[in-house]
Amino acid sequence: MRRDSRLSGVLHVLLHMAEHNGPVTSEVLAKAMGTNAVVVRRIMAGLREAGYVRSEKGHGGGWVIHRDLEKITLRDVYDALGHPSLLAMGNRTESPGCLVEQAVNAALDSAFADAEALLLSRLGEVTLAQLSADFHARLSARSHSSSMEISDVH
Amino acid sequence: MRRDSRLSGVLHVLLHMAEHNGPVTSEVLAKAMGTNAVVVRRIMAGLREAGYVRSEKGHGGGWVIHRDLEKITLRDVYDALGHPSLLAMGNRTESPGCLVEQAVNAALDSAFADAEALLLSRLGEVTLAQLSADFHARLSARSHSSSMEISDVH
DNA sequence: GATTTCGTAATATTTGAAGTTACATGAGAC
DNA sequence: GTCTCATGTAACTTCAAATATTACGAAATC
Repeated sequence: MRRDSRLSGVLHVLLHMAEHNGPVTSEVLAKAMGTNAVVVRRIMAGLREAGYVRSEKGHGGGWVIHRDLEKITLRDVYDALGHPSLLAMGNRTESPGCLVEQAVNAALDSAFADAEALLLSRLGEVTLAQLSADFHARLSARSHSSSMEISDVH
Repeated sequence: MRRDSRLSGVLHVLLHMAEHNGPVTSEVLAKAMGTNAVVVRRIMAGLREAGYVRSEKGHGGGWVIHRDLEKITLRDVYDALGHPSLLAMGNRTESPGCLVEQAVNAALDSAFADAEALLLSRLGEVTLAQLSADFHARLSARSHSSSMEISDVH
């Protein structure tokens, strides 16, 4: 199974938008993510419906964050993506007649559910504002450090 | 991404083996799982290397559990499968130069790591013996219940 | 009206699990 | 010994879901 990186991607995009005054086009965001503009629009569609961002057409158009960064948690963003499945593993048969498989499913489901709950709760504790603050801390650390740093900010 | 059901599958197979005296062939196990014998051999290969099961060729051959069920946890089985990835989500870029993406990755990685750790710890707490006991409890509950039950034991 | 930018459908590509086929190897049965 | 049963594996196909691309329509600005 290829790993779903939409959450990672959309967060990246949102933080870039937060650094930018005024609308940012899908094309620009796609470049930052190293992907296609259509992919950006697709993953942003859910956020628009949820009211976290707005999109404007035509000249000078693009995407704008439409809510306070402190009011958006990673969990909100995840939900806006349509809460894709978190776990890569699952049961072979969902409602088995076989009692052996029922016992196996019960044990696994319980563990899976707890792990999912923990993950969602963790995501709910982090806001975009915190991510943005972390970014600025990294930026500051880099610019104040010696010239040992190689990689570039973009 | 298709969901990985190897853990579910191999546990199912192990419990069926536990109910059976003497070796069980891949063919029989495959029937119980509704799959192919080669698939069974493939997922069992890791368990054999780990010493949890043994396989015997020729007439009367097949698979046998080779360790006390109380000494095998679901985590052990998971490890024997080669610890496949647990989470369906991941970072878009693993070692990004972009500081924005680094901040995103740091937050997500932390949440992901905790969820994985919890899941592994849960799996480590459950032994095959417990699963087997649960199965027998279900079996007993069914046979003592009224004839409302429809689904079949196999 | 021309250009820019989003909106979205249709299609292709990619990745890894799962399923299948084929054949070699080893262990009993006879 | 050889026949049959069973595992061991490689090679190949199928399948599902994310991702990427192409194409074209709709709205907003110049």
